Amino acid sequence: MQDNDDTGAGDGTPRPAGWTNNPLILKLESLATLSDDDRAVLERISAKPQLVPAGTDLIREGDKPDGVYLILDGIACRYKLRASGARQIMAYLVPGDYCDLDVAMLKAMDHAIGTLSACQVVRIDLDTIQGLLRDHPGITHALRLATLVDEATLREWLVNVGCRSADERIAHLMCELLLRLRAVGRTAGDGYALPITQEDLADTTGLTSVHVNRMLRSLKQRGLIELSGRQLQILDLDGLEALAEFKPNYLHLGGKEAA
Amino acid sequence: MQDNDDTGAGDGTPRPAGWTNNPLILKLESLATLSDDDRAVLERISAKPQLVPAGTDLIREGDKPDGVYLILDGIACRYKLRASGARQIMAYLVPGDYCDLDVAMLKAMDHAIGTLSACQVVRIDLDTIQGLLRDHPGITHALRLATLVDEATLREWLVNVGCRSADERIAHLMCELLLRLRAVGRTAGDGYALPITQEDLADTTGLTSVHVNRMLRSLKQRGLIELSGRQLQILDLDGLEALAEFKPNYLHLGGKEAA
DNA sequence: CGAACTTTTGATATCACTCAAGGGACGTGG
DNA sequence: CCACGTCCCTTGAGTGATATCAAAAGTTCG
Repeated sequence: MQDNDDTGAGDGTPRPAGWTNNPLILKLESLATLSDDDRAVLERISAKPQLVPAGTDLIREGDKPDGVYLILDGIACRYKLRASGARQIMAYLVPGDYCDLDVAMLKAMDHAIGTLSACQVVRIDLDTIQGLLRDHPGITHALRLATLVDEATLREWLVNVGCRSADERIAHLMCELLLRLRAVGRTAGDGYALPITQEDLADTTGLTSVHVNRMLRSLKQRGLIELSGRQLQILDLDGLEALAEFKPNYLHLGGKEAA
Repeated sequence: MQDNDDTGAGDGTPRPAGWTNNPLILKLESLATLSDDDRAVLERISAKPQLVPAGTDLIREGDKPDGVYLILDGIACRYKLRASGARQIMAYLVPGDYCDLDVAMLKAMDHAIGTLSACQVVRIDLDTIQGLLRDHPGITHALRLATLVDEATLREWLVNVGCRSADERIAHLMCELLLRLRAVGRTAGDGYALPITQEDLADTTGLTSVHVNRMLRSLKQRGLIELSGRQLQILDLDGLEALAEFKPNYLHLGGKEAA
């Protein structure tokens, strides 16, 4: 979908040995160390993704979860709907993210998972997962770490909605996504594709889409960002981070914050 | 601290065999089945609690976690502070709750844990935890389930702050606590001790303490609750649940919602 | 019985919401 | 290629929910 600036491979440039564009591998390697075998297994799992259009539910509230969905491209989300129709988005699933390794322990989903943009998705069935966890301790460890980071991210989102102002919330989200997407090689400098609507952003931050629109304009006017055609460019990362009071410690990135 | 109406044991009444007041055991049994041996181990672990005064940090942000704290009485919380001093409370730890089984996998805490009221707390060191997880699959399974419920609760809190009005947020929290405390035998009918300040409530719900105060008055005036001396009595549970649009599915209580 | 903390209340300010309408951008079908 | 529908973005005006500021009254506890 866009260039991966972290591996520095432009068109025609030969890839270093062991290079991968697989976001799951990149993500897990930002948290832990994988063996060649681990990597091979993960490559095999994500071999045949399926293209899912925007606005599709992968799992609905009340469903019995019967597998894990791994996002390879695009953005999906966890969300809940209120009776009024109000939607709260509780997490973004970006490339390399997956849903609910062991939610199969529970009888029914208490929330839904759906795509915000068109996504490349792999469905991994329970047996495969359990085999993976049984035979690959390195992967298991990395997946557990990733789950802890997901939880920490959820906590940070609560802080975001609970005690930041509208512009700070949006700025914080943008800073977080930059690091998360950079870890999986989906950034270009300080920019990335943000293939979601302002209404999605509103339901994420607990604002209205009208107010999100005004805050985006304000962020642009202050020279912090550029945003058009669903492509975000952060013009002043320091400024944006300062505004959002962004502290990336909760992402627990293992020292791969280069670039 | 107060009577346990679920086991129906008044003063002087003989307890049924196998009766326990241990909140961890009660909590885990609301999610899964434990063996006699499991129960005995858990009783032993929580044998010598320590009394911690209100407003004490158990773990601070930045600390390397080196053990697990189990709450046996009182209310503690996870929280983060902003530079401005604003505090966001991200979870309540009520009796039977513990912090971060496997957060020891991470290098540093990204948030703090502190007491809101005086608490009875047990600190369990890493070795003990690991032994427990190794030798007691039943407990391990129950603890994993409990972790999933913690996560689901966190998501529901995000919904609460993200898209409910002030009175709804408070009502929802009260409904949730009723079920959580009932599961560990800390309720009396539709009432329970709520030993926290209105400011704590404000930092939990993303409101100011002044506004929390007004909303509490409103809930009282509508005949939904009574609250004084840090004792909450829900007068109209159906009404409160309707106001909050409370759906307890996220707590994944295994059919123990009796009373 | 005084000090610190908490709750309560009033007056005012403001941030974000609501309602409403116009203006792209994009795709589809004639 | 144009016409049209749909979805999304943008902007304005007015409203409302919640915050802020300030002070008094109650509570707890040494």
